[in-house]
Amino acid sequence: MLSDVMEDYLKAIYQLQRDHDERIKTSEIAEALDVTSPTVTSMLEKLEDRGLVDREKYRGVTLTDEGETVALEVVRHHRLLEAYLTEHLDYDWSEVHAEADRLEHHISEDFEQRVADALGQPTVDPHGSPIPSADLEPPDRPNGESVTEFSEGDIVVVEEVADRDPEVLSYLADHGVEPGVELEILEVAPFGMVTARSSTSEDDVSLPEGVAHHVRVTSPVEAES
Amino acid sequence: MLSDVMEDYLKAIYQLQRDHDERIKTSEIAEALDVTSPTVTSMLEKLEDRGLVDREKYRGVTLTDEGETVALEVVRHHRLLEAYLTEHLDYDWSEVHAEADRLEHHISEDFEQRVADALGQPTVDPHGSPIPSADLEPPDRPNGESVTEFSEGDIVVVEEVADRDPEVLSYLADHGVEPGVELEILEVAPFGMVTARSSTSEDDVSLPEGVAHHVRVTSPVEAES
DNA sequence: GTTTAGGGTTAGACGGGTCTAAAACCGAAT
DNA sequence: ATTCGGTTTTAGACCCGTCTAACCCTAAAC
Repeated sequence: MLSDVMEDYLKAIYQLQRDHDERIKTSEIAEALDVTSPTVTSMLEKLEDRGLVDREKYRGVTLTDEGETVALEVVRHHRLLEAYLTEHLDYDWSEVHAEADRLEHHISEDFEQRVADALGQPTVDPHGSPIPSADLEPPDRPNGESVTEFSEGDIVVVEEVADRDPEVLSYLADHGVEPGVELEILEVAPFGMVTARSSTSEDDVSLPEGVAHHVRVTSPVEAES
Repeated sequence: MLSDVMEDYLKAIYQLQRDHDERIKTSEIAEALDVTSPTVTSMLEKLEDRGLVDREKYRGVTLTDEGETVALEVVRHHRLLEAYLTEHLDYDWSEVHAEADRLEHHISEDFEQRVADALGQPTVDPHGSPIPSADLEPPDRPNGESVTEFSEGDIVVVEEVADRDPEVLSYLADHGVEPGVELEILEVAPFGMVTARSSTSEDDVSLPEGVAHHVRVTSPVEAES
């Protein structure tokens, strides 16, 4: 019923919406999907016709409930696949994203369920990102907050590393930045770069702003919220 | 580089070519892909431009070597997926075809290899159909011959059940017609229907011509060829 | 050797998804 | 209040894969 491409747009909007909680601008979507703005505009018209987004001309879009459900379905597929590939097909967490992106639109409900069963109904993927539940109810706010919110001396535990770039992920893994590990914040530079030391690595790691932004952590003291 | 649809055409031509060894007609492809003939004609022009088929106007097409290689790749994907789904995700052999059809165009080389490894480099899929090898060399003639070639009293062993319809496959499984089992031919009706009894079932099975045609068997005496 | 039935091909249209170029709009700065 | 910069949308084009309608070819029948 919906094309792959439409699903991609909805997923992109959903993920942008997670970050900053405002209407999503055409140019952001264009950027995210590597497409020009006129292309986005025309796609948004179609999504609006189908009742999947609320659009206000010149002011961006938000997902309707229906649109969000579709997005959640796609994200669920994506993250289940990521989990399955690392768990059962020996993929490294850094490699998994591209493959899941290819497959996420082409699996049946049946397949989704069997994969979820094989994994024991997991709730997070290998990057620590929450897997939407099978009922596709919008999940609560994401775990933790960006590591950039903390400051020198803080001890935090990594919840999620949401970067997509395999190079970056390999680098992070090499320096002990993975979900579950403890990090001591050594420095937060004014231009946003975070330097830290992982409990599982000797060396310090420096995370330029763009990378640090994708590393979500919690403070171990107030871990239960 | 090649679209999914092009791959589908090449796969269809390949499989039609396996059956009867002549040029493949437009209408056969149209039938196989559930598409009209003009659509096929225009697609064949594109495939010809890309050097994937040899076309003679009004006389059908054959695959070029390059076209055959592409088809083999797709078939390899398809059959590896079928094998993996039954082996590791608890699918029944009757359900597996549709899912593999969806996924076959969207898996990476890497994924293909990991699946093949996980299965121990299998050479046949759950229906007994040969899986093209990783080097994509054209395989030898298929195993066995159609059960319709045999006659009353013959004992044969099922090599391959190449039907795609889940209903038919379930029916066959229920009556003990699966790769590896022995069949006694009870009757071959003039209109092509074959009646047989499986060594693993009490009841007789009758296979209408269309179905029987997809059941390939070997005679156990001359099993090694 | 003509005719003719039937399948194949051309012609032209359409929707999807994309682009570039040009016009329209918003909002901030003067 | 006006202008200006930057973003968004409109306009128009293109390719893909598909369709229907009309035309054409082949091969078999006479």
